[in-house]
Order: sequence, then structure tokens, then C-alpha cells
Amino acid sequence: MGVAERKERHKEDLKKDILTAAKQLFTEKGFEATSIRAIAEKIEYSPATIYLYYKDKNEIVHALHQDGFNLLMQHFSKIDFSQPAFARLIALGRAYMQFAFEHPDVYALIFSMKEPMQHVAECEKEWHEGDRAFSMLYKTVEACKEEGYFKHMESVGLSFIIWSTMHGLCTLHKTGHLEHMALSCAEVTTLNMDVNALLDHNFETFVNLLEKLKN
Amino acid sequence: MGVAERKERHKEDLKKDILTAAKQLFTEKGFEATSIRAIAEKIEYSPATIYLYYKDKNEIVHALHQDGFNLLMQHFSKIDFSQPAFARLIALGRAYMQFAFEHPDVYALIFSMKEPMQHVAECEKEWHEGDRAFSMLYKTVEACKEEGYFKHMESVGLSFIIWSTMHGLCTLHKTGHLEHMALSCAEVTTLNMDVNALLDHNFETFVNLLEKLKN
DNA sequence: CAATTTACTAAACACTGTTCATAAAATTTT
DNA sequence: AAAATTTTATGAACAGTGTTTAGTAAATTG
Repeated sequence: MGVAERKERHKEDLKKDILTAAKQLFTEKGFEATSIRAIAEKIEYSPATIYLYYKDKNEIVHALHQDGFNLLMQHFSKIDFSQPAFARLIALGRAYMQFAFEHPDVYALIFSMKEPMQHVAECEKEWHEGDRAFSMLYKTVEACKEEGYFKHMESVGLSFIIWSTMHGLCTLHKTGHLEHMALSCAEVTTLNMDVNALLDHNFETFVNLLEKLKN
Repeated sequence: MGVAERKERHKEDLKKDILTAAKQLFTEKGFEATSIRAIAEKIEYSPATIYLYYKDKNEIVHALHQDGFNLLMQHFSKIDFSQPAFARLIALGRAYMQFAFEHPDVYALIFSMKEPMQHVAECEKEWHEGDRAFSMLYKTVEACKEEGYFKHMESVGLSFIIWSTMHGLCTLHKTGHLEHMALSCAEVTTLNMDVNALLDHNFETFVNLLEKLKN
């Protein structure tokens, strides 16, 4: 039946429309400030209609969570993979930071919210997107070892530490903690840097630190 | 006038009562789930009364922000400062983690929320608590240098990197990202660890990394 | 004792996520 | 083609949120 198919397609379309509207509003106004009513208004349907396509707001968040990870992987795919492993690792870090600041709400959604992760845990179904992203980091770390880096260091733990450092740096920047320190903290103001310079400086310090772990 | 003083004291008392009620509810039910109405009910006043003592919810959050930092410093003060600098740095890291998991809501309040930091920035008045905490880390890093650690590394940048790593580790744990990886990610499950073991392992890996930066 | 200031609150406003009975459209059956 | 049925969409309501305002009760002052 072609008719049933067309209807099914139409339903799928509306599901996607809700998602794109939600995504747009999330990145415009932020996650907390986006209401179901606002999403409904954007797609010109009633708020109740949203609930015919998504169980609740968390399910919408979860759908965007998936999208967000695909976007992150897309950012990673721009990296030149013919580089040596260590240069690749640094490029990965830079791409991560770039992603965090180009898509702050998407970043917050996939890395700073607990709700979508709870959804993943409850769903019990695998979460390839997240695993693939970590796997990418892990394999790069392993490859670095063949270049003489990180000898006698456990790769999973080190991968987590690198991820944590990047995540910490990005989040402390976005909450304004870095900015405060750059402006007010006596120990930091001696460097005479603005927030972005401080962020770059910190990243460079991290690169410098990792470089010392060769041989 | 003794009367005016007593009244003033009574007013200050009520301000503190609001704060302790808010603190209790925040740690019980979490920040988002705590309403002005609930705080009002706990102190047996009307919701509108709260607004006679605090401009809005953010001002309450800011007051707790200050308290939270004092609590953190209190945790730090338990550290044995007669230890060598590097051991002190590790102890500082452990105390930080302990604080993050003993007081998850306070931690989120002071390190993961942007609202109280905006308040600090708008107030223009100095924020000694935060500066002192960072200063402590910075001075310990500097002291480590005299023990042969972190040679030719810029101390402010390194301090931020260490803070970022700890912050990243704590937040990724609390969002459930660590837990997911420990359960589902092929590269991680080979370690056969539960979440807490993985967290400890990651911290140990970090300590191991820092130890390699001697001489 | 009356006037005034201070302390407090009930009620309302404009929101939020979510549910449910009802209405409208589309499809299937008669 | 008309009637019955299923699918799709919604208005209105529920219980909650932060916040403002107008008005009341209590305490202080003249």
C-alpha cells in the first residue's frame, strides 16, 4: 500500500520537524529556556501534539543527544588522519574545544546533562555514537605509544584523563570560572591575559605536559 | 537603642533561616527541584516574604555559593600540610574529589552553574573564597617545583590543567558518562571495573602521570 | 491615643510540563 | 455515496514554577 507508506513518511517528517524546531530553539535560547509550547508554536501545532510523537521532553533531549554526537564525530572527521599519532591527538583536542565553543548548547546537552545519559542507561540499547567517540581517543592514545609516548601508562585511564582535562577546561570556561580568575585572581592576573588567551595558554600547557611524556 | 539592634538581629536571623532552609532543600531534593514556595513553607513564612530579604532566587544561590566555597576550604584544611609538596598536591586532589561526592549539589552549585558566577561578575566585588582556593592549588604547584617537579612548566597554566582534570573527572562521573563507558564501551570493559573502581583507576593514572614530570 | 513606618501576606500574572476528553479529518466498511 | 471507524490534532485543565503588587496587620514614633 503506497498510501500507508506516504502516511508513515508524513509522520516521520513531523517527528523530524519537531526535532529541528527543538534544536533551533535550544541553540538560540538555551535548553532550560525552551518550552514544549515554544516548540509547538514554531511548527504550528498545539503543544499536546508533541506528546503524540515524543513521550516527554526527555525523549526529545535524547534524540538531540544522538544528533549531537553525530555532529561531534563530523567535527572529528575533518582532522587529517595522515598525521603522526601525537599530532592527531592534539588536533583531536583542538577539534573538541572548537566543537564545545561553536555549539555550546549541543555540547552541554551531550556532556553536561545527566538526563540524556539516564535515558541511555534505561533504554538498555547500545550507544554507538558515544562509544565510537571514546574509542577514537583511545586508539589515538595507543598509536601515540608506538611513537614513544606514554610508556608504562595504562591507555584507558590515560584516555579518560585526557578527556577529563579537555571537558574540565571547556566547562570551567563556559561557567565563567576561567574568566573570573583571568580578571580577579592575583596569581593569574600577573600573566595579563584575557579569557581566550588564558584558555589557549592552558591548552598549550597541556600539550607541553603531554610532550614531556615521551620516552 | 537596644530595640533597633534587636530588630536588626532578628532580620539577620531570618535571612540566615532562609539560607539554611534553602541549603537543606537543595541538598535533599537538588537545586532545580527546590522552589521558593518550598523554602517559604519550611521557614513558615509566605513566599513573598523571601523577596523582602533576597532580590531573587539567584541571590539565594549566590549566598549558598559563598557558603559552598567555605565548605570546600574546610575540607582542604583537613589536609596534613607538613607533607612534602607533591604528596600535598595529591591529597588536595583526593580532598577535592571527596568533596564533590559528599556534597554533589554544593559542588554543582559552585563549579557547574553559570548563574552564581554571573552574579559574582555583576557584583564587581571581590570573590575571596574562589581566589583563595585556586591560590592554594597554585602555591602547591609552585612548591612542587622546588621538589623537582614540573620543571620549565608555567605554573598558572599547569594549575588550571590540574583543576580542569579533577573537575572533568568529577563531572563526567556525575553525569553518568563514566558509568556508561564502564558498562558498555568495548575498550573499557576489558578492564572489568565498576564505576568507582574506574574512577579511582583514572585518578591513579593521573597521579602516575604527574609523577613522571619529575626532573 | 493617633500617625506613621515596618513586616508580612493573599492573590494574581505569566509562565512551565503534562494529561484527557473532545473534535476534526482521513480511511475503511457497508 | 453514506455510514462507521480509525487516526490525528487540539482546547482546556491540572499542578506546579518565579515574581510582583496591592492591601493588611503589627510595631514604633510623635
